[in-house]
Amino acid sequence: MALSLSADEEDYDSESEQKREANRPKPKMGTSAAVKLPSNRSASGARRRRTRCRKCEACLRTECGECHFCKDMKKFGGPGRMKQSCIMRQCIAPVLPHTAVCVVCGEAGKEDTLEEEDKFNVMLMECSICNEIVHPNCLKVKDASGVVNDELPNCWECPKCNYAGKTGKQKRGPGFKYASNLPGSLLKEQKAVKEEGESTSTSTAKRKPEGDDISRHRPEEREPLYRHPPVLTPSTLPRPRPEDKLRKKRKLFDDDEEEDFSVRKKGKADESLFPKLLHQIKTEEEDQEEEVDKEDTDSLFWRGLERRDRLGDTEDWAEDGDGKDTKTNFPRPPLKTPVLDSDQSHCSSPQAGPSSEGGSEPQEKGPRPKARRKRRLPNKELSKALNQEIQKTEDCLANENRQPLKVEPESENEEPKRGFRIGSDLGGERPHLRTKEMNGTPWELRHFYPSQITPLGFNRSSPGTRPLPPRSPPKCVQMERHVIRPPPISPPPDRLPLVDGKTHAVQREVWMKLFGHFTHKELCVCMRVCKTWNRWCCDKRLWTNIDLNRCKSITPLMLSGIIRRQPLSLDLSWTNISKKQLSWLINRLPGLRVLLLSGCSWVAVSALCTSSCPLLRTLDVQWVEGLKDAQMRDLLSPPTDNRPGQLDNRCKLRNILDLRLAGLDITDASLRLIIRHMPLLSRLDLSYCNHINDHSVNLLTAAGTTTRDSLTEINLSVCNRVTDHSLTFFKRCGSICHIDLRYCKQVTKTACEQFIAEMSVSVQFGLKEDKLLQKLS
DNA sequence: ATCAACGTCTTC
DNA sequence: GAAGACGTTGAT
Repeated sequence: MALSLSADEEDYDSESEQKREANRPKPKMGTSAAVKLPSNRSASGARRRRTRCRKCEACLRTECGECHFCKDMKKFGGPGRMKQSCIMRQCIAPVLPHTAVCVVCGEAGKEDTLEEEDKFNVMLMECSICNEIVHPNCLKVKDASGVVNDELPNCWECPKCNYAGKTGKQKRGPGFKYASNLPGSLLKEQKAVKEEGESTSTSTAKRKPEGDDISRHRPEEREPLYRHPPVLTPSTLPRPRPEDKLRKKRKLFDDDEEEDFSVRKKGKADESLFPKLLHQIKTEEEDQEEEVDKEDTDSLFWRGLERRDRLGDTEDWAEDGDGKDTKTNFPRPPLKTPVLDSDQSHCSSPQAGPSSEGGSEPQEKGPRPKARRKRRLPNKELSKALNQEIQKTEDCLANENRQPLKVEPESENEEPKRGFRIGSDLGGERPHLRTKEMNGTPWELRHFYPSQITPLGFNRSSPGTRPLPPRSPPKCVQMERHVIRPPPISPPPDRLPLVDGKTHAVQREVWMKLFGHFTHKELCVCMRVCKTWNRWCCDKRLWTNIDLNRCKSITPLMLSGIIRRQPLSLDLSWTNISKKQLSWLINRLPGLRVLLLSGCSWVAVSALCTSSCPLLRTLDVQWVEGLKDAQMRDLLSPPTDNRPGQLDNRCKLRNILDLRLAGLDITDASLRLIIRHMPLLSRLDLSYCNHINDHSVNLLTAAGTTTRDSLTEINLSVCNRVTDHSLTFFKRCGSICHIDLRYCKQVTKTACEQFIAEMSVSVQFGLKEDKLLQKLS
């Protein structure tokens, strides 16, 4: 068996073998490890374990004392067996150990001695494939391209490996402990991908066009490394190809991705921004180019974001910014061709996702500008692997069945704070989407449905016509192939570098204040201006609320975009996020306060059962298909896995203040759990819950319950089993301010008026609408 | 020497 | 596949 291992596997296995030899001189037989043979390690160096950077936000935190790993620690009374870092302290950017030296010259990194420009060649770089740590300058193989991986500091695929055609999937790069050990780790997918390595060759043949296409760029790949590209003109820019995605990958660590909405919006926002300043910093494009040139495979993420218009009116800013004449001056992001435009629409197409992007694009649209090849040149193998993945994605999606859905006319959405939903602009933008739908039902129709039937204050539809939740995409769509690390450590310059070597007079924080007034869409434009702005605009203070509502495909790159922005509020409603994705997200968003998952599948939402989200205050699981009493029990029950040292019997959602359960088939059994496990619950939405009745209200308001005093708002609209009697129960609630009984057939206006009259002794209530009782302040 | 915890292997 | 265990590395 071991003998049949591919060469690809040998590299990987050799790594583990080496480890095993060190750690386990006499490994037990019979395991998978036992059959792996030591292999040719000619290309592999000894791995150096990475260590925490001590500077990132995570490193600066104190141990939470509550997470799985903390509880294991002896200091927290645990057995100390797991020996893992606190989840809240998982280093974002693990660094090479201080003792690491260049295998060529034997010296340590010398980046501190030089200016930014030259740093790269004298800093230690660790190859994620062969693990060799070298100064790029010390390498003899200089005519091949190294691919810098920004996921990790000082990490690249060295020119030797890159030139040799090794692929990232062969590696099990160092410094990935964080992701690989966490629940929902996507790193492990690397293994999976690796194991599929054998098929690469076959898919290579299948993907000949791409291979050929890529080979056309080989000469470019041999260009000297690290050369800055010239500024590109939009017309020269091809649409993203698979290898662009891989280049994208290197962006994951610090310098953020930029969005591509400017393509769709054709300069609407970008024309409006800072023409004068841009003149000054335009020369930074050289530097920025490597950040900005890549076609944005995160576009899906940004497409979702761009819907959110915090200013609500970009034109206002445009006027202030003298934007009318900036068109020619603005260092516009690379505009994409119409073909690319359609590619973007893959956002919600079955081909969505980074793995699939470009998959529908069989050929290069002409030679890629040389400059764009620069220093992160993907190799053929990477492209092949990617294409293979793309193909799988497409295959998976092709097999996905869609169910027909009744379509109703649109009505306005309920939450005014929300911008226009993505659904509103789908039809025009993604004409091809419909043609891609299986079984005749356009995907978006199913997903528009919920918002279209929102007569009341929450997303709702009439009982019995529950919208079908989106299905999770096939696993292959969701597979991350890279590690995402939480907020970027981007020690940004205090001031903006200018062309003449000087810096701009305005300090960073002033810029930040300015950026704070921008919409996410505008921020995305700013990110394309220059590297510095790219960093600044990724500041999580600017992204406290990320709305991907109805963004159909949640792709790995979108996930990484979310993680890096560490939002406090995340709206994933009516998306097809998978359990694994959600779990992965939650585990990396320790500060998340608001999570909106309405219309998602229970399978996805069940990620909450196993993930810790200690600060979550608002949870929206309206219209989650399959979420019933049993599932609520799973959701609300304390962890059952109480091993020694893990004695937390508290509900994972114990801090919820606002719970939205509209449209669920839950009964009093769930309410009892809620009462028991959510002592702080203040707002409860039970609208469209057909099993909710007077007894339910009685439970919620019974003596001894926490909800009796904590509830301030309750929504029972369209709960047809609720009668006038419930109103008498609400009189017991000390804090109740808002009782929504609209469309409750068995609730009369007379009873509401009587309630108001009787309550007037202590609290003044009024009828805001028919059967909508509200405290008058 | 001690502590923290990385990265891999084992177990469930 | 996820979670747990643990030898060893890296920092102090």
